[in-house]
Amino acid sequence: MTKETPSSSLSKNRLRLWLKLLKTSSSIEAELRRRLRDQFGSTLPRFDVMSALARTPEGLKMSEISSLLKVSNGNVTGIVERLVEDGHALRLAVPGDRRANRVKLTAAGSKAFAELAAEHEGWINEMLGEFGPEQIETLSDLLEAVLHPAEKDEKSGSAANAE
Amino acid sequence: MTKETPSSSLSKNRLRLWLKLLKTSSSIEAELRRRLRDQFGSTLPRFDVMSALARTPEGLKMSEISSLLKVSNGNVTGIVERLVEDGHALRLAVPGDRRANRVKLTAAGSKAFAELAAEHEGWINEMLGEFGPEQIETLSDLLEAVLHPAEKDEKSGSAANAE
DNA sequence: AGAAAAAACTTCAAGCCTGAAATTTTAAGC
DNA sequence: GCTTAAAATTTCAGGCTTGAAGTTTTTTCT
Repeated sequence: MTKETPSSSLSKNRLRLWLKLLKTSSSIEAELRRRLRDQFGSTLPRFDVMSALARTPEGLKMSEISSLLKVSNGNVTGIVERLVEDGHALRLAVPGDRRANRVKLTAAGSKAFAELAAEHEGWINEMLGEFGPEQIETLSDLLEAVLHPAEKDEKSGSAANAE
Repeated sequence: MTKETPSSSLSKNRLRLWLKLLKTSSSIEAELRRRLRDQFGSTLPRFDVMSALARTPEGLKMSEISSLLKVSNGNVTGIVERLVEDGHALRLAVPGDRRANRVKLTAAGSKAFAELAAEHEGWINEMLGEFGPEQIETLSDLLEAVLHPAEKDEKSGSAANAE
């Protein structure tokens, strides 16, 4: 029955861990944004939407995009709007439901995305170039544990609240 | 002299790793934003600025805040503006330099931040509750390797481009 | 069928964020 | 001392993001 001790050094170390996780993720993200902007005049959100659309050639409804990407509906409206302006996407009527739209990449959009995606993968490989298969697995498993914590084991109190 | 093979499965796995890292970080961040908003009517950027100010009771110049937090000057202008409106911060003239401002937390701001910070640490501990000292260290070291890659060893090609 | 609820979107206000272009003030070079 | 460069900020346009509120269309339930 070891109660949590929020100000223990374990607690502080978890906080530091979170800060490092955030910093790592943010720095890669910033670099990706920079390159998308400088080399392609594009953005990460646009890339994400195009990526979702590229995986589904028949197109996606607005609401499908927002639930896949876990962003708000209103947000998708704006991003798709700009994608359409750029000629990278188009909206089709959904037969039998006049509320909905099916959004698809245009040929130009598909082509542009293919180039972007290839570069993107290269960038990531460059940034994570040090990581071999074992490290990838270890890191991936640890992140998975953060994302989906296993059931709390009430019995085995870790007894690790070293001050 | 093993050249990078961008489309190898190692490359794809690095890409998946990045996606998972991003997802993990984003989901924690989203949860923090939600709680800051719902429980305190505040935001992460405000919290970050207050956190920087709390560590420096004598105050910080605008440019010091932006370089500490790695955000643009213009961005800090707006955040501090709102902090001042809320009575959480105030701006002082810097003697001898009429260009600069020294930003400080008010007493109310310090008090508010102390409460926020305590809650914040508790939230992180809750979200990373599974992680013991060894896991924290392992994860931290791996993230450190992403953040600050060691010198590329030209000699020992990892030969790990398993397709 | 007619009313009410739900679904698919869009619009909007507010805040965050950036890079570029001012502004004001200080420091440097001649 | 004067001119120029540098520094500290602010302003601005453009884009992202959310949650709330509003619109239109479809479904559900009597």
